[in-house]
Amino acid sequence: MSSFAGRMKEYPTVSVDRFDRENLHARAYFLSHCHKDHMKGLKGPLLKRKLQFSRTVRLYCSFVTRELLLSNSKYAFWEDYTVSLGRRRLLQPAATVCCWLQSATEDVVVTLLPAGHCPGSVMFLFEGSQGNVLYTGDFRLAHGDVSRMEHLHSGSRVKDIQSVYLDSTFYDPRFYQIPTREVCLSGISELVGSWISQSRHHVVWLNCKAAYGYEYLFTNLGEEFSTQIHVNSLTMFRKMPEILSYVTTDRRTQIHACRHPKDDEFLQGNRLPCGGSAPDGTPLRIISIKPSTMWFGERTRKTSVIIKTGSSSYRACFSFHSSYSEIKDFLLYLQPVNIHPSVIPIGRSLAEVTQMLKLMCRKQSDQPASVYRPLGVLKRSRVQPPTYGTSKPLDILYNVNQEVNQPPLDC
DNA sequence: GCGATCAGCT
DNA sequence: CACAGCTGATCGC
Repeated sequence: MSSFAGRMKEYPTVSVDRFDRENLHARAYFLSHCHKDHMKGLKGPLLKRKLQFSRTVRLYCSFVTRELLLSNSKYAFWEDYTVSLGRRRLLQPAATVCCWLQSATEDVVVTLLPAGHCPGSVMFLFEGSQGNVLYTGDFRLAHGDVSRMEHLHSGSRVKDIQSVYLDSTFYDPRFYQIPTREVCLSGISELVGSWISQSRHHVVWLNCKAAYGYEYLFTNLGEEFSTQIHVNSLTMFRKMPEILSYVTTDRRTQIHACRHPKDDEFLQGNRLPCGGSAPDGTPLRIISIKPSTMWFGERTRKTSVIIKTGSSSYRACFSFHSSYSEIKDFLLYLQPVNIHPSVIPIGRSLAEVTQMLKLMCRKQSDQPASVYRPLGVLKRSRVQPPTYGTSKPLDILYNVNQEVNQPPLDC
């Protein structure tokens, strides 16, 4: 859970992912993704009043995050005060008074980069007089992904990053490796396929938590098995055809991700949380699959990404956050001057994490031009457009969607 | 009656 | 295998 207080040292007049307390005075707001622990204060009456009196204060986020936000009635009042950004946007003082530094306004260029955490999730790159600052929000990026992000480069070189505000959820050697998205997905596919192919009464219940981030599972399984996944509601995906085509409120499907407050009891009674049953009265054969984070040490042998936990229940590896080695790869590539953790892993202290992160920072004697690069990344210094394996739906869900979005405003 | 916070649960 | 968020109790305004 994020404990970031909302403000960055370099650009203290903007607030990111926090909207209470001192953040009530911000001149611009940013939301990296639509998870509640990054939305504290966002439905506050004080903030609402401030907006109604201001012509310039706005909330900036991706198109998908804006849609998810507005689909929740508690946040619908943001309709007139939100701006969904393309990949780059110049925040001009005349329009937004984004930054107020040393008695003068200045322009800050904000770039949205895909974060791979949930639909609409982005990282924000702020470029202005106080240096380049990368706020990661929450992210799941694989090894090498950062080296392929065009906007983190200038020509063939990585930009000089002053500070990174980091999703350090798994920044602990204990979480050294987490199987890749592709490996997890194929393990789940295999299990689902082997079950639902047995008969039309064999169904799978995906025991997903109440949060965005499982959608790529639905789209990939839907695609692979030419079906749709039963969910409680479709309204939040109204303007996201690439998700909408793989989910349904029709209970007559073999893959479910529906929920009920007492879904445990339903399962004990061999019923789905939606109450669905076969039309001819034949009892359903249900298995449950619970996506959970699984991790492995640096040298521990990886075991299966699927674990059987009962006669008809399984856990399947799934992570919204980058592993320790993925975070290390990310930081060693960027070599920022400073790193600020936004999460303290369970059982660690702020001092410990800060100390460990210092090892990932650029040495003060190093010039940005002669930054140390670990051997493992030398071979991918060539800048390429972002790609995320071969999984097309993943690309659509986890990139800032430029087609559906406002046209990008390049500066 | 509303919001903030916490325990408990998953 | 520890993320994200719900429900319900309690407290204060």
